Amino acid sequence: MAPPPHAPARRADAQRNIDAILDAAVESFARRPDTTLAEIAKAAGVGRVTLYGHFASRADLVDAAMARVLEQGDAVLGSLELDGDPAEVLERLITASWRLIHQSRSLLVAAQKELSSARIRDLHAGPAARAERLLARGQSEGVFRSDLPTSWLVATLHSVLHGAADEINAGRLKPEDAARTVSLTILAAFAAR
Amino acid sequence: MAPPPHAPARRADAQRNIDAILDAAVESFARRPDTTLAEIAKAAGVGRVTLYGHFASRADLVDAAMARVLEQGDAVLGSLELDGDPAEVLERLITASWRLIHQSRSLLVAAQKELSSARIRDLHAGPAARAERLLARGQSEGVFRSDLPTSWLVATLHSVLHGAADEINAGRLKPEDAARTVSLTILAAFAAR
DNA sequence: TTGAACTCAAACACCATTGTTTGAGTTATG
DNA sequence: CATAACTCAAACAATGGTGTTTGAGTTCAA
Repeated sequence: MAPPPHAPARRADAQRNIDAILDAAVESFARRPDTTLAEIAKAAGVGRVTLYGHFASRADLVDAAMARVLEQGDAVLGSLELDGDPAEVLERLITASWRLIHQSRSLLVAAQKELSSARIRDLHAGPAARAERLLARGQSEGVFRSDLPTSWLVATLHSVLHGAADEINAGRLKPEDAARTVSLTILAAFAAR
Repeated sequence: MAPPPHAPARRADAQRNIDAILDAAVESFARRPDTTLAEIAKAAGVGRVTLYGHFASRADLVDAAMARVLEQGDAVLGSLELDGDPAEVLERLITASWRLIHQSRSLLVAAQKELSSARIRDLHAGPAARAERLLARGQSEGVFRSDLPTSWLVATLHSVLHGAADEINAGRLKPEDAARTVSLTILAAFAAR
């Protein structure tokens, strides 16, 4: 939602509403992937017409919400120190990113319905590349196993993180145990023999 | 779809159509969790009205399709020899059940939208109990790690199997490699230190 | 062979959601 | 303060799916 260069400046109240809508969208989608735009507008304290004034369609809004979440996520991951023992770094990466995934996995479901898979891949490019780089380095340093492709390790990390979110929703896993549990599982699965 | 006791016998053509509808439903949902009933009827070579004649609502059909798939799955799992080294048994269980999961994971998505989570849990009870028993035995025999709850191991197995299906869909994993890849990952993750 | 069970296409009512229009009111900004 | 930007409720059209009814035809089963 950065203003395009040389565009007429947006008014402050409009920008505030756009932010409120995006916040509400992220929160509403987190609860239910098939939320209606009416609900989002209401949650944002804004009329439905105003929402359509800023986002031309449902897909547009999903795209913008997704972009915002992934942008924030990438910022969090970017603040991590990626040098040092890959196993330790991975543990920190899991801890840092797990809550992010927990909060936005329903948004991903909505995105899968509304956006092309190419678009979703593009939106994920930043965070995915960070994880992939770390795992590949761990493999080349002999810390992580090399009998499985790096892409599979990325996928496994992804799956287990999402699985942890499901377990919390099912009441079988305490949120404060999640990062530790995932780490114990993933580190054992990835360790070189 | 077993005829209730003392009900007037169902005619053979009706039973054939019911089977065709269920087959088509399983197959259609596998492609798209939000398939329409019209598509399913068409795929079954049957009129939409006929479908409604046998299944009162969309939820009814999803429930029946889900029950059929899980019943078949439970039968497959039931034919496995569950005694012996837990690690070897787990490997066989993964191989036996993975294609099943691959084929019906979109159906599960449909079920999550249409059925209560309690109902879904009940439908899964059979297969889930088999996996849980095996994992618990492995833990008590010291073959599998005991620093994580059995329910988490079940969840992890579930997540990774579904992740493999996603990887195949994304073209990054060859179907014939799936069972082996999942086994290598899971056995490392579950092994006692 | 006869009646009940079953099938079907067509047409229907229904409902929720998306996206648009209008026209009057409000608020930021120069 | 004047103007353009913005907001809003209400009402609208369009869409697409669900579930029902009808009435005529077909197929099973005794």
